[in-house]
Amino acid sequence: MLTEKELKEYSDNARATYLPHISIDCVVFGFHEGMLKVLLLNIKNETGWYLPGGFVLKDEPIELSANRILKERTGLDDIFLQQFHVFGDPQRSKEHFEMYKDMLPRAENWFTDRFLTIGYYALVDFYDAIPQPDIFSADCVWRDLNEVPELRLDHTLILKTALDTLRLQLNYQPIGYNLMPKEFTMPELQKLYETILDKKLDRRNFQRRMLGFGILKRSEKPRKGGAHKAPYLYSFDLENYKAALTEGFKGGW
Amino acid sequence: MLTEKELKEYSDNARATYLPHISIDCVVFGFHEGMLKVLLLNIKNETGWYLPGGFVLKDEPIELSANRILKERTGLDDIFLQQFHVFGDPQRSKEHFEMYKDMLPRAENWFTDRFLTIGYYALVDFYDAIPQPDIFSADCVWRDLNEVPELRLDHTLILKTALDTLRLQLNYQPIGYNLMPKEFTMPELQKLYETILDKKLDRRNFQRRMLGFGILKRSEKPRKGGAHKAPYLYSFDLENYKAALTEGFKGGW
DNA sequence: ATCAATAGTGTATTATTGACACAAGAGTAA
DNA sequence: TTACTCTTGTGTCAATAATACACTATTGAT
Repeated sequence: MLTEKELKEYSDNARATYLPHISIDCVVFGFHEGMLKVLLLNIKNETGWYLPGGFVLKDEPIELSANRILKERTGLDDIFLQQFHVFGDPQRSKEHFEMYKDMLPRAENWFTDRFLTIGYYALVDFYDAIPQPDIFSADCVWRDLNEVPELRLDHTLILKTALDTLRLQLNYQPIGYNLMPKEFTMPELQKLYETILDKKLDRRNFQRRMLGFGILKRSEKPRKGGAHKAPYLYSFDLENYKAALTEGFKGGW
Repeated sequence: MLTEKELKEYSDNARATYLPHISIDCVVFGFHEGMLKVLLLNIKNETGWYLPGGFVLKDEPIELSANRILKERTGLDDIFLQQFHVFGDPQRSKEHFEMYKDMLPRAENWFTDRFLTIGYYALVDFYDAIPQPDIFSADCVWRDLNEVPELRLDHTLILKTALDTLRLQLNYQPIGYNLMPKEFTMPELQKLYETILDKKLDRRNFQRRMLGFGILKRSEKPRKGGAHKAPYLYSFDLENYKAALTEGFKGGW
């Protein structure tokens, strides 16, 4: 929660800088040790967690806004971003309204305005991203999808909608490519699919089908060091991947 | 194009009534005589065509805005509406900016503001909708998809994006149900699928698959009056349809 | 009565999916 | 060094779904 002074300063600056009534919230997915992770923030002197978000500069394309916001949170450029929904319930920021309404008159107060928020999901390589809190937040951390608490505002809904979208777009967007590191094993990739789809897949059939798409290159060297049989390492054949996606991968999971 | 007086009146009223910088544009699809149709408007004293659109009341959920706008254009309540994309290029209304910038100072001039527009596609029963121009437009008409001219602003892009979305959602949204009249023949339904997918389908396999989904009820009486063998009439079994959609129809087209 | 156009139905072939079992490699512990 | 356990890699068979294709039936027009 902001102090009165911070609120005043932020509001004045925001009104001069950003489009009013419009915000962007990002669901940033990463994949680590077989788990889907989401980037969450908590605000100083507030309980509860938020998705990272921000506003649109008065003359900025919204795709750039989303990129800018995420660059600040992750240090990454050129993030894979996909717009998925606008949340437009007039009551969606009620919590902020209650929290800030007595600190500043409505006309000046940025946080008692109504905001439509544009939801983006982002896919990043977990190892490349370095979570960084913004000026108002104490922490910016990866949270396991299964351990995400109830979020503030409507951010739980936003997260859920992002996940549903991810599931539906699994055959049409380069989701594996953007979430996996450069090299990975087949079981790791399968884990990602299982996590997103929330169901078990048959190991052998998964491998057959994945290889059938012709989008994977097998590396010469297997992964070393594991306690068991060394799995092969794969990487995506980006050209084939993109070509295949324009058609969409046939069949469901 | 508005006169200076109209522009002034409209701007003053709009600023008092609507959220600034946000608009809604609707791609309204209908299906008639084997053709996909789109609802288009042309503005008095302007050449070129627009998609129907409008703005969001200051305290109105955006889904209601879209419904309200379409009720005015079609006379229909409870339209099937699906949000599909936000168009946020700062230059997207450049044409309006040029057209209106000298008529009123920017601070007052509603039509030289930047607008993010939320795209909705709507599916309506062609026979139920009665196209009605708004106060600024001379005509509101159905246009065959193949005969849509280049549209004003970025509306050609919006239409194209809506079509792509329709194609992708064919197995996940009740698209046939909302576009077809209560009763229809199998060849008519096939035509709809062929139009949306932009490819020919095999008559026999289409019928087998459609019936296999278990979402159609065959009426006792065939369609009378045709110049050839009378086809059976079908209607959707809404309950089964909805149940099937939660899973998505298996397989692609 | 014949023709042309459209609608309804069935079957054989092929491709895809799903279920399942065994062999191979890598560390571990006797 | 050997046996054991865990994990990965691969093959096969049966069921299912997709595809290609041909014939029959009905209607209005001539």
